Amino acid sequence: MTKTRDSSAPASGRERILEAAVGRFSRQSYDQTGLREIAADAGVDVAYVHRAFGSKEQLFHAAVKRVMQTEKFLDDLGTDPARMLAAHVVSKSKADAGCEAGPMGILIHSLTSPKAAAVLRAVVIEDFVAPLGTQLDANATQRAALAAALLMGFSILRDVLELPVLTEGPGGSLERGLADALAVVLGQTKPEI
Amino acid sequence: MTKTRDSSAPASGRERILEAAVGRFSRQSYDQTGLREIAADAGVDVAYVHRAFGSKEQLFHAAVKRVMQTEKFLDDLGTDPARMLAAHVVSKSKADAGCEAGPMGILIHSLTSPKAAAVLRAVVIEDFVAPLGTQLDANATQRAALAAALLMGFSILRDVLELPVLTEGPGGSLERGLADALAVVLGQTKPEI
DNA sequence: GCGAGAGGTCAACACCTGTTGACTTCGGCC
DNA sequence: GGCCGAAGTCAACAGGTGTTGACCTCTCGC
Repeated sequence: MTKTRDSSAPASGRERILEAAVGRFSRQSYDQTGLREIAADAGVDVAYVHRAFGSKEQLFHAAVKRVMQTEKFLDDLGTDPARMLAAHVVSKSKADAGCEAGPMGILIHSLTSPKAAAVLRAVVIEDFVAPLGTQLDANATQRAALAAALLMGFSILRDVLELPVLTEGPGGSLERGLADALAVVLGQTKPEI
Repeated sequence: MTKTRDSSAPASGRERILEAAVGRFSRQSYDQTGLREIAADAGVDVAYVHRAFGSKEQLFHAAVKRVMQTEKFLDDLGTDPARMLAAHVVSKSKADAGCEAGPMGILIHSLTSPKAAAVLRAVVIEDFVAPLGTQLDANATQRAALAAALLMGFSILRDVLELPVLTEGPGGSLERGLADALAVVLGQTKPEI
């Protein structure tokens, strides 16, 4: 199998738990996900999950950190950030069948639980809005926040609520529309409309 | 007190439960909200909540329907839909201290719970995307969906994650930025940028 | 007056949750 | 060989959940 790590390493229990947690938290909410599910996915007893990570909240924190360090799609935005971001979100959310849903998945699914939101708020600010802001001009953080809003809303409507308009058909016009909106929000040169 | 109904009517128990449910579900998620909280808010025993509405899921459905029929901000979008929508979302989410958070509140807080999402998906399509689409031109539903995405993401970042950029300061430039982006998404005449 | 039924309460059930303490098993070090 | 700690398991606790059946209480129609 092509694991994300060394193919030879048998993936220690703690590591399997972390991977299982990332998978679950990317698809379900914090509240909705039970430690027993994660333990079962990892082929481990519940008690060991708790023993290895301290608490559910700490496990969630570790999972979020893992995803964020795995995917840093803000590193290479190139000359056309809007198009890059749009392309990334669109392509990423297409891989719903598999396992990895990217940072957006684990983010949008646990927005509502207060304990999870405490972690997520910090992550969104530190690992998304702030670094995106540094790549832009004046009013940077506000524009970055609006861009984040658009991307997050898009992800939610497509992956959580599964609006047919956003799930079916060739993503061409959809991606272009998203990119145009992002361009405006980010203050790039306006699209020709 | 200025209740939403007749000021003289003492608000029957069932009605108080419904109002309490709207309040709770607008601030917390479906999973996170217990029937005992709602019962306490309404000054009623838990058993009666269940007896009056059948189940938690049916109560949630009733609450969502109530909010949607109360607020139909899609009726009068006028000649500048983008600005109207932006103004509505911005002004509505400012009234967080009180009680009513509008449709967005009850929508974004329970996205993650499957039972709640079943109700919400139908509502978003029927009561938001579809009617908004009828007021637009070609590619209508797709544009409406993108607009919904922007508004929803904005609401989440502001009210759930409480990004400082979106909560503080005079809403002027913020609202203008949101309106510009909406204008592009909706296919109105482009802003002068 | 009196039965009936709506409006409402009480206590409990069955289930699921995160969490914990005691126990076992296994590999490496002296 | 024997110890020791890490890795892992087992069973159970304490608390919270939605839900249910039996019960009370008041008002209205006859």
